[in-house]
Amino acid sequence: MKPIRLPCYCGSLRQASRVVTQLYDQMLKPSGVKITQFSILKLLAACPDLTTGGMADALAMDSTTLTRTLKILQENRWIEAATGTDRRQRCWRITADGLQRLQHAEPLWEGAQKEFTRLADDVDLDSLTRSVFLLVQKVGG
Amino acid sequence: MKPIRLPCYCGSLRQASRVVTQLYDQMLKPSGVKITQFSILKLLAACPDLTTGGMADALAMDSTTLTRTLKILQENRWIEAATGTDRRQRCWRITADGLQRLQHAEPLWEGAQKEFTRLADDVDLDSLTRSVFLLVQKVGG
DNA sequence: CCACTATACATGCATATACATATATCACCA
DNA sequence: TGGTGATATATGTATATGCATGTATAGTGG
Repeated sequence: MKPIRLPCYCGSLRQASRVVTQLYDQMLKPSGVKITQFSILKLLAACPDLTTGGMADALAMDSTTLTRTLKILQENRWIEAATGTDRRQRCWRITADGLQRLQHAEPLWEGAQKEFTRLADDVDLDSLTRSVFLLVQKVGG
Repeated sequence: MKPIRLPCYCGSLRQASRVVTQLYDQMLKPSGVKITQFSILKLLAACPDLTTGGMADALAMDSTTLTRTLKILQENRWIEAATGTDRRQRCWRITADGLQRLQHAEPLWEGAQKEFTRLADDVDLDSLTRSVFLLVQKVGG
């Protein structure tokens, strides 16, 4: 049987999120990072010393979800935490190991982006990403 | 900080999936069903005797994921399984309890749909859902 | 009927998700 | 300065997700 088009906006987005995540995770597999972890590493490489809450806002993730994922990355020694002036905060940085891992994953991610655009060649991706980001801004928070 | 627009198609979809799921789950909360469970109950109410694999295809879910969720619904006595002529298959039906639960959730889901369209009033939702379903068809499988 | 392969579902493991709640720290004010 | 409410993060619990693998049954060629 084929996938059905659900009337539910949420269900439709979840369907798409699942199949697209599977594509990306499969293509990232040789690097040993999953797409969620890749997003975090990439963000930290660009913005060092982001806090847990800052990252949660940027990625539209619940901070309790992010806490668990950061713990995994920390155990892998891909990121490390420092305490800021506000001692409640944890300021995160990517480590040398994490950067190496990210650099290994980067071309695989680009391959996934390319494969995604190939598979979705009859979709207006500019319009789609604009709409999707609007949803994140308007529905989130 | 505000959410950032990610260059990653997958990350963007996951951001949207998260915030929209939170909206729907919050509005469904009085019914005691989550949006994933709601989708399954609604599908089974419309299509009795669907198998695990048939549902997985329809919902674009991995069948091993679906197995766990079906188990929860079965333990709640909202659905029940029968064995078909092919004794490997499990044919699922919604129970009277499940139907009642679904009917309780239905108006809450409609409220979530309405609230979603209100929040996303400057998004072309027809175009968005068309694109999103195309992704499910083209990227999935 | 008997291997052999394919299919349907389940299980082990790891990660992702978030609500309710707990804890530590900060900011402010009396 | 000490109390009080707010904020940043962590933890308990439950569900969601999917890959690798296992098990039972079906189908097929001899």
